[in-house]
Amino acid sequence: MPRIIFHIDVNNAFLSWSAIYLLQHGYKQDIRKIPAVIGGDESARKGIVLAKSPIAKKYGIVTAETLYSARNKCKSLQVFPPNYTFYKEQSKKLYNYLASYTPLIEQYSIDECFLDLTGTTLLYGNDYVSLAHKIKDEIKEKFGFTVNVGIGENKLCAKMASDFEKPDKVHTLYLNEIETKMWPLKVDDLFMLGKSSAKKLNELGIYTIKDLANADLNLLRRYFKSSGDYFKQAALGLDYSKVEPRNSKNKCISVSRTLPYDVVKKEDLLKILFSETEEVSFTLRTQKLYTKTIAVTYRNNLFRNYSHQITLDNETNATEEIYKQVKLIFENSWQEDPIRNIGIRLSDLKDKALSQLSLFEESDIKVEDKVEEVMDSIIKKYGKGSVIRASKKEENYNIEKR
DNA sequence: TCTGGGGTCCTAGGACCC
DNA sequence: TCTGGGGTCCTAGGACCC
Repeated sequence: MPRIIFHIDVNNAFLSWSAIYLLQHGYKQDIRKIPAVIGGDESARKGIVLAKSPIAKKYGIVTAETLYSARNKCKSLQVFPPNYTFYKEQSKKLYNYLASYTPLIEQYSIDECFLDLTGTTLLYGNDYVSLAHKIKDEIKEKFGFTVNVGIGENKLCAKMASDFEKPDKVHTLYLNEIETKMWPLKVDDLFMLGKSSAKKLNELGIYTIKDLANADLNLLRRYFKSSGDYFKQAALGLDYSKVEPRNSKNKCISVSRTLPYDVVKKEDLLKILFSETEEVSFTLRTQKLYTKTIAVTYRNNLFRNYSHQITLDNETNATEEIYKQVKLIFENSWQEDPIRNIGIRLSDLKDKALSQLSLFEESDIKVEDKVEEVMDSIIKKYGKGSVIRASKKEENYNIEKR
């Protein structure tokens, strides 16, 4: 029996949501209707385009380009800062609304969801296009922003379909429509096929998804290894992955920061790493997880990226223990080059810590656990910065502009 | 005033074991 | 002291997503 999958994608999510926020707070213009972008803070060296209005797009402005370059394309461009708190609220509202249609819902990102509606004929009938329109229109009416709905027999097709003409549209991409609707597209329009693979494919004379579907599998494997198999399958519209409700835990927890200026002083970098350790380990404990692999990642002034990691014998969720490793990793790897961005990633996450400790060590850990627990509850109640370890007080570090 | 942040997955290569 | 091969675990780096 064919499956029925919907992919719901908020049109211009950050820009639409900011437009709503601004209108609610007395702003006269709807920024969806002027040349506008949501962009990071240039004075903090985060000046890239996060989202663009349709008019800004007409000027050739693309996501992730620098605001400097975007302004060169459109002199009258207006730039607004992101409002992540509001975005998360909107995202949650949308998710809760969509979840009323089926428990088989997967939140793919802050502004995208997959719904598996297979076998819901008795509930909603079998006119899926009408159902999609109903969902789309209800969202517009209830929340004030528009979405695209893609309908397909698997996630890949639903996702590709929602990417067709925007905004405020419903599209289908059934398997018998692959040749007419998907094959004419360029290879980089295929989901999970990015710039770098597209470039290689073009060099092999493969330009459209049709070319890719007809390409020799052995050739693809030779150049792309296992991705070659994926490309071929995807070009044929095949995908067997399931809609996975996101009660499953994270595979990794990370934090990173671009610094307002390149930092070369080790003490400063360690202070930043400590404050980042507090953040990730707090998240870790909030999710009731323990980490076995700790990584420090950084980028230097020349944009070269580094990552160095260590795998522990026993998983942990204690700030002090994690920081001890972070410090070691950093001190043993850093070449004293100026650092632009620095972060921490915890992976190999487990539900429970193995207790392969001596009794003495274990009682020590328990005391530390209790301390973390109390501190976490205070942070949850009163916010970050409300509690500071006495031993680390002097290390509390704020990145300030020079 | 050039180039964000949080994720997932894959691969090559080295260490180590039998 | 001229040296195989299969398996596992780990690390660093990169591709790709929104």
